[in-house]
Amino acid sequence: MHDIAFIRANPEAFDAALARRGAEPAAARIIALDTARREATTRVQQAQGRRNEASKAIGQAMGQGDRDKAEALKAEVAEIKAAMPEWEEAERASDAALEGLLAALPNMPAADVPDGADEAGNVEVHLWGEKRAFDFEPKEHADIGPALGMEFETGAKLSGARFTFLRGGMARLHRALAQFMLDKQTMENGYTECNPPVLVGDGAMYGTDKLPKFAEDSFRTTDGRWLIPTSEVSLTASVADTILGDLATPIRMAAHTLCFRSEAGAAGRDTRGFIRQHQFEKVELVSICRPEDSEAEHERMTRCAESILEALNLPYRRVLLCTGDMGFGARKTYDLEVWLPGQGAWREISSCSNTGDFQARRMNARYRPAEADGGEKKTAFVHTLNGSGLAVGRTLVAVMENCQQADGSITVPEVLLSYMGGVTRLEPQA
RNA sequence: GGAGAGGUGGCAGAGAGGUCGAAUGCGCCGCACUCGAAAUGCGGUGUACUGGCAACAGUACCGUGGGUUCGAAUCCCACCCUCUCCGCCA
Repeated sequence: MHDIAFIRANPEAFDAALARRGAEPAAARIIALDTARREATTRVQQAQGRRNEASKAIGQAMGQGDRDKAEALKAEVAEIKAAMPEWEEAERASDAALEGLLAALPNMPAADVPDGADEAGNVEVHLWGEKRAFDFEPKEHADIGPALGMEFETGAKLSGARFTFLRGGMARLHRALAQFMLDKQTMENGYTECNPPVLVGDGAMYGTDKLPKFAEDSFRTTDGRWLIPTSEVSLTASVADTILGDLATPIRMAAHTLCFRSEAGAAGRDTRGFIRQHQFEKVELVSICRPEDSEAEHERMTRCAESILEALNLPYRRVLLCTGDMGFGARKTYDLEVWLPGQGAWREISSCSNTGDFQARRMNARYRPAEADGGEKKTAFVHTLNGSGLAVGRTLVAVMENCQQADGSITVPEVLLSYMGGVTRLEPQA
C-alpha cells in the first residue's frame, strides 16, 4: 500500500518510480480520487457534527421538560439525516475506489535498483565458490533422482503433475537439509524459531500483498482459507495490527514450513524434475525493523541465506534484481542463484526482499520511535523483509547435482552428516 | 459438533439508552516534598482520519459488520474470537 500523503506531495516522483517498473502513470487519477474522498469525508463529518450537537440539545431539552423544543430539534435532525445516507455512500464509494487503485499498484523501487525489463537486466553482485571439475558428464537431478528415491511417477500417480514422492535416503537427506538450515538460522544467525499456521485468512494474504492481485497463484480451501505460498505470509502478518516497541533490535523470525503454489501461468516451465512443485518446503527468514535499519538488515539477511550455501559448499552468485524482475511488493531484491552442473545453469534458490513499509501499511504494523527531542511520541510504520534461507527442495537438487558421483550415487555434504544417522552416501537402487 | 459464559483503554474492572473516549485501581510519565530513595501529594497518560502554517477544532473507534433510535459501549440481528462442560480426535 502506498502513502497517499507522499503521492499528493510528489506526484511526478511517484509516476517516475512506477514508470521504472513499466507501470502506467497513476498519480493524477489517485489525486482526483483522493480529493473526492476527502470532500466526501468532510461533508459526512460536518453532517455528523451537526447531528450530534442537536441530539445533545434534545437530551438537555428533555431533561428540562421542554417538549416543544425537543420536538423542533428532532425535526431538524431528521432533515440532516435525510441527506446523510447519500453522503455516506459517496464516502464509502470513493474510499473503496482509492483503496482498490492503490492496492493494485506495485511498490516503488529503491534508488539503487537497476532499470530493466526482465531478468536480462539483473546485475551480478558477487560470485562465491568454485564450479566443480567433473571427470565424467554430470547428470541432471531428474535423471539420477528416480534410482535414489526421488519418485516423480509415484507423485504424479497420487496427485498429478508437479508432485513428487521422496523415499528412503532421499527423504532423509531432504529432512536433514531443512533441519540444518533451521538450526543454523536460529542458533547461529539470531532468528527466533517459529512454527506458524500454513492455512491463513484473507487478511494475512492481503497484508503481504498476495491479494487481491495474485489470488490465482495460491490454493484456497473450501472454507475460504488460503494455503500459504510462503511462510513469509504467516510470519510477517504475525505483527499485523500491532504497535511494537521502539524496535531497537529487529524482530527476526525463521520457520520451516510447507508452501503451496498453483503455478498458474507457469505452464510448460520446469515441468521436469523437482524445481517447480505445487508443494514444497522452505526455511523462511522474516525481519521486522525500523526504516533506518532496513537496508543493513537486508544485507544481513542475504548473508544469512548465503551462509547456508557456503556451509554446503555450493557455488552461487548473488544477483541484484532489476526493476522489471522484482516482485510486486519489493523495493529491492537480491536473488541467490546456485550452480547446477547437470543443467549447466544458475538457478534461483533464494530471494531476499526489502519491502520497506509497503506491507506494513497494508497490515497496519507500527512501532514507537524512541523519543525525538521534541518528545513527540508518534507511531510510524515498520519495515518488513523476507528471504528464503533456503528453498529446501531446490537445495536438495543442488546437492544432488553438485555431489553426484559417476556411479549415480551422492555423497552427503559434511555439515549434514550429523543429521543423517551415519549415512554418508546415497546409493542408487536397481 | 452440542450446551453455557464472556469479549470495554497498557493491565484489572465499572458502566446497562443522553452531559461516556468512557468511573475506579494498578502501571507509566512529569512536578512537588527529600541529601537521595521509598512513601505521599498534584497533574498528565489511546489510535486514526478531516480541516488548519500553527494553536486548535471536528469526526470515528468499547470484538467485527449490519439494524432500531433524535441519540447506542448500553437495545436487536448476524458473524468472529476466548473460556467452561460434554462429544470426538492427532
